Amino acid sequence: MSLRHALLALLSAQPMTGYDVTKLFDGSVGQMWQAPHSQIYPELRRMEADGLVDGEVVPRGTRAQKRRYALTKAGAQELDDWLAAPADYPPVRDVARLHTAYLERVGADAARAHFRAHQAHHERLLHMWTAMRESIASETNAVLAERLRHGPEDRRRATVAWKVFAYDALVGRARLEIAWAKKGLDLVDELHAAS
Amino acid sequence: MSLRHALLALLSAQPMTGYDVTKLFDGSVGQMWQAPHSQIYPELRRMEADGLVDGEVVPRGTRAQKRRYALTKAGAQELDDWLAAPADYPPVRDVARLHTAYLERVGADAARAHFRAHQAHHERLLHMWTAMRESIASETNAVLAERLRHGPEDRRRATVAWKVFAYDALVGRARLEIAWAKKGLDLVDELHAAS
DNA sequence: CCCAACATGTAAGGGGTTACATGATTTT
DNA sequence: AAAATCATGTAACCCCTTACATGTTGGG
Repeated sequence: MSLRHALLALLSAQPMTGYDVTKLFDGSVGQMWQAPHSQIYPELRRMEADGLVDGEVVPRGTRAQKRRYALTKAGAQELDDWLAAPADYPPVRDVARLHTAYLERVGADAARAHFRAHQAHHERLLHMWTAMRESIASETNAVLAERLRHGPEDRRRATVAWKVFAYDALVGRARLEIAWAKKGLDLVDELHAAS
Repeated sequence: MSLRHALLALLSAQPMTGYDVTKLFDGSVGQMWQAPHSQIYPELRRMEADGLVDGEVVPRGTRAQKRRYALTKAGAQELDDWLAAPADYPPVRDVARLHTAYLERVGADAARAHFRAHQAHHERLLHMWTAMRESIASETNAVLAERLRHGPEDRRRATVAWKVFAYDALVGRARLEIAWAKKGLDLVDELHAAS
């Protein structure tokens, strides 16, 4: 149940509406955790029922309203408990590798298309993650800035450092995948030249 | 729906029972795709109903029976269609990185435990993947050997090469994760020495 | 004879995807 | 006035996890 913890983590920066969270999830932050709004709104309601967040109705324009959620003490505690516990790793299910392992069944063109798509996919991720890493390292990221303003002064350095370090892993992985895809293209040539 | 394609891929080596597949999934091969037997047996039944596999009842001992599934032409075609189509990449949901990004909230001990667990987890994967890679490269792997005996002679080299190359990616990733976890341990020291 | 391995199921519940649905507000 | 964005839901369906459940066979 990690959607819940991703939401708690985001809301620990500042109170937000479901819409705000949705935007962040398919924007910058979302390159670490993604979820559609159809999952977010009900989950926030459940979290409110469980006392982890406080929903406050806020006016919007003249007639309309929106619901802004703030972390409660219990919510902060739940986040800390989750962070203190060992992470459980999901089972391996690697579609790209499953695909690659059986490429002898397809022609050279399809094999090349496979690796070009793999490279393009991870280049997209690399750009997003790099941009995110930079906006955090330079403290220009809006959510981070808000977090730093409300958070304790003595944790300021670690708050930035851990987020940068997390994105470093993602950036490193993207680079590795891109290099691997390039080697894959070479291997297609080699295997199809031989025959 | 990739469990189905993982099953088709495995069965393309040789006919197998649900039990065989289950063993492979939590043994060697399973380090690329994992699923419990409660998911495998019903899926094989559905695939049979869809004409992708042929279930044959085989005697086992004196009284008991087992059901061995073989790929049909339609099943092989479905596998080839899936391989020819571009892979669709699942949304990013990285629990370990989500965890890491908020480590400023926990103490030095919990942070160290987090990275030690990360390192241990990926060392386990590294060992399994390395062993698997070697057993394929040396053609001592049982499933691969069977596949090579039944498959066309001219694809022999590619059959081995693509599987080795797929495991190369997994091995490379595990190494990267281990190196990253070690850097994480250093960063814990650095951040907690400063305060 | 007992135990490990072989062999195959069912079922409840959780989490995620996709599609359907609606309305207010702000910008052009 | 139209279009984009803000804002929030519901519901069907699929996939996966966990737990319950049962019986046979082969080796020590």
